[in-house]
Amino acid sequence: MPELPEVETVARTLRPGVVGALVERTRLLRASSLHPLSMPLSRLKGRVIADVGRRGKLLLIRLAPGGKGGPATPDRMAVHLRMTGRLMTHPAGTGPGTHTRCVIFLRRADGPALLHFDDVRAFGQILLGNGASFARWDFWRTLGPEPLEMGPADLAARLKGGRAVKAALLDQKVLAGIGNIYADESLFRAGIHPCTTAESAAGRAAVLLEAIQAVLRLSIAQCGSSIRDYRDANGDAGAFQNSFAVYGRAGLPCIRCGTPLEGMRVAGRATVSCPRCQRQG
DNA sequence: TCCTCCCTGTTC
DNA sequence: GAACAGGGAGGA
Repeated sequence: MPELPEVETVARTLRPGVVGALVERTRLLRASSLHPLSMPLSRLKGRVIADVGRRGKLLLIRLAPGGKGGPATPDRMAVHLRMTGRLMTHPAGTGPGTHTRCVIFLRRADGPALLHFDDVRAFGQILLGNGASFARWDFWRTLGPEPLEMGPADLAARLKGGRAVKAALLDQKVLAGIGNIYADESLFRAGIHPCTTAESAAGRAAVLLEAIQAVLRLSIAQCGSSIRDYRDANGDAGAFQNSFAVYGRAGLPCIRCGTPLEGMRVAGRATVSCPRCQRQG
């Protein structure tokens, strides 16, 4: 499930194959894979891809200046991979797979190529737009800061209320890019129980942010985690799943103290923590 | 602040 | 053939 490290890896691996490429045409195979606020995908035609970046869990494809200009002209495309989305380039002539939702036909210096957006569970979405249209997108407008670029005082100020700290970490308005895996892994590393209230975890914001950043950096260095679906733009799996301390390890011994890890449900998500190493309150 | 829904493949 | 995985929207 692509969270920040996985999307970062996709951006890095996608870049060499698409930057500088001209979009010759597009084909949308599933209408619901286009976000309701999106411009028609056909407006990509004739545009050149300038760069590939990331904001939180969103992959951002930036377009070089061009087109007619004006409010109907896109300058960026956001892709939310959600659980099972994949972006991969393929040789020209490669047919769409069962779960291909969108095909972008590219013209590169070395000839034609395809960019496929595949998504088994069809939760992922593409949003083509520009600065003005993104400003009308609530999710974009309210997206919290990048965890690798924020400071502990900012995190402390954002941890408010009596909800579980894990719920706060999953809230993209608090900080952008953390999902179920990295929430659990960060809380274990920080020694904070997931059910601790956000306001009381605010007192340990420095430790928590350090844990979040360490976990994200370690995962990025290993090209993310592959549970089952995730692959980068080259089709390669990540390796960080081999370093999980708690995620998916309910009932197994804690790597630090040997106590069986506890599985529970927090914020509607499967949650694993160590009852001994992670203190509540 | 919490729950349900969306969606489909995998696992029990 | 049901339970489960889960991010975010929307409703209770």
